[in-house]
Amino acid sequence: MRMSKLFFRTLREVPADAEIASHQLMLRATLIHPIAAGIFDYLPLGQRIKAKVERIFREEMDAIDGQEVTLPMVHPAEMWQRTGRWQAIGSDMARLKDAGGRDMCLGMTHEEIMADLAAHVVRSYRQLPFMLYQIQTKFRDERRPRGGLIRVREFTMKDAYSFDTDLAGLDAYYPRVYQAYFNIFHRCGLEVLAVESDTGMMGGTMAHEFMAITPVGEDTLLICDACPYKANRQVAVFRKPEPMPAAPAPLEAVSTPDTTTIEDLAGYLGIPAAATAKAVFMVATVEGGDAAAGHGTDGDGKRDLLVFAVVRGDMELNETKLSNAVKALALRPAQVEEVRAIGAEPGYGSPVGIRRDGVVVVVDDLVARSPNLVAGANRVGYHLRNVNHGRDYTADLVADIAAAAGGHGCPRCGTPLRAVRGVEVGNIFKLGTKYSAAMGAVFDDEDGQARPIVMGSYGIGTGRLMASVIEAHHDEAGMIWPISIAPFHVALLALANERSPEVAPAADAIYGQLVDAGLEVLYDDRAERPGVKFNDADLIGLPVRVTVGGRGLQSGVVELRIRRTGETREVPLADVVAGVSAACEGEWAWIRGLVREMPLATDR
RNA sequence: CGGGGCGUAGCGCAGCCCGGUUAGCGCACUAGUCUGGGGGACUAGAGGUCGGAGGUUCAAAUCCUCUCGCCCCGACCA
Repeated sequence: MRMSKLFFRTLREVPADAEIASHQLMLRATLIHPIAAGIFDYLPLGQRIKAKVERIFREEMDAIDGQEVTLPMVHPAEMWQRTGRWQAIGSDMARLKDAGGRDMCLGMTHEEIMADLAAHVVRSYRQLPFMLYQIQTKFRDERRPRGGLIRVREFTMKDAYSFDTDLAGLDAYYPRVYQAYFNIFHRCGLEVLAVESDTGMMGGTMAHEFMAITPVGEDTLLICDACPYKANRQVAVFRKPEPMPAAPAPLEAVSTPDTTTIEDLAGYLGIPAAATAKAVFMVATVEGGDAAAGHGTDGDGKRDLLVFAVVRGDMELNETKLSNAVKALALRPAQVEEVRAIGAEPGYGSPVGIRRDGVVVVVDDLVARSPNLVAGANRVGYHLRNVNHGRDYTADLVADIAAAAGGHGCPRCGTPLRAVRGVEVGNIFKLGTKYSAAMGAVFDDEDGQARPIVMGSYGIGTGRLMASVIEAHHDEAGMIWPISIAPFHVALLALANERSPEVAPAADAIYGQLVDAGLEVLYDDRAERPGVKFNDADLIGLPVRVTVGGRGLQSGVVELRIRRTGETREVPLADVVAGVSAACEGEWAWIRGLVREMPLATDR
């Protein structure tokens, strides 16, 4: 490709809207162009990277017996109504009506459509197992896109779905996907951590997230440096300190003016935050007949329930754990009026002496066994000393609902955990039969019995992966593309000018030789000054750079430079193809060195 | 959805508080001259519904109201 013909333009200045490196660099090199919040054009350079990433997707999916399909991105509402997600999903789903007034939506994911497809093709266990995948546009109308391609509304995802006769089949297939995913990321030059993730209300039995570790990540991970334990903060558990045993002391009210936060309270009383109990009020939407609710049902079988959560003062509530503990369909912070309605006082709340109808008190297991805590008195300006679970109040539910944080003890070995930020670049999920059952994807087994297909789903976001690679591989000057997904292999710079008329024909000849050797070459034949060409080459970040200039030609050499290592050397004209090929091979070898066996590890 | 910030040329910004000729600057762009291995210099150009609508005023980029959009923090998130 001659750069004089390439559809692109580099920007010297950083667009004001971009904060993170990948976003800035992609805009500066015109890989992408925004047309609305979280909606981007892919220009030729970006498109070439995307296409290479997707080629790797195809190779790895095919290698684990995947078959590529393409499903629509506009779906009839009926598909989503059958699994209940039409109602369950809020404004994230973009809905529209077709010309006939029928409800439609833009696909956020394709479980329903895949299960429906299977339902129409599969009749017998003899047709199972199989895996289908596609590389398709999704639309999720996020309230808040951010970080360039890290979090967008319209995006391309490779999503795969496996179909097995039983859980054993899924269990056997899942590790193959796990390895294929590592292969994909490693082949893209990206190191990731696989952590077990929340299966939540999806009812699945196992799920992993593949996280690229970067400070710009949206998720927090807790990692043990001494053992293999690592988990998303949503599900991370930790070794809680054993409270000092003490005989319960008499309950005692104490005046604590203007102490609505734990920090204020601990400071005022001169006690550690760990000696206090923190009340957090949430409202959960639950199934009406749920045991945890223990109350009557509404007409629609769902009801809102005030959840009174108590954790130790030095810890945070983990809403995911709480949500799972009360089997909530949804969870949100409570309004002040809702808190007062049960006789509690915001800022001075405690489970002692509140009304217990229509409320579930969930107490962290550590609080339940900690004696003589300071808690609120449900009265402005007062707290209670020596609050003891079992004596002064009783929980409806004692569970682990505290959020793990950096410094907490590893649940396996007790070593302090380290907190890092990560971007979720992929996930894999043992779905089970939720979607197949709803969509009628059943098969006849050996005994002629109809059974739902057991499904797994596996996704990777292409753009987010590209952005994560840039976050991992860039410097002050620009991007540093792994050769496997670089838009071109070689940047060929012709430093031609009127005093060196021999440069242009020499560079033309080298261009032809490199292309004939099977290399992808971006040939900077523009009438630009050397500095512009060098800077653009650094910004775009192709793995190997070849510079042809009047100076070198006088001694019969060109300059060869490796972007990743900075290694630079001169190569005789006659050896250019061999030298560039060897340099590219070195970059490929680096990629191959990243690919390795990643046995499935579980933390449970 | 809550909080904050910003919309002036393709990009980065000044001007707005305190209304008043023809709305400026840098980069990028066009033409020319010089220059010629890390974003060069000079000369001459072109490029604007000042996000939009309404209002106040003799006069609005500037003041008021409404509205749209974008970015950041938080909440949410298959």
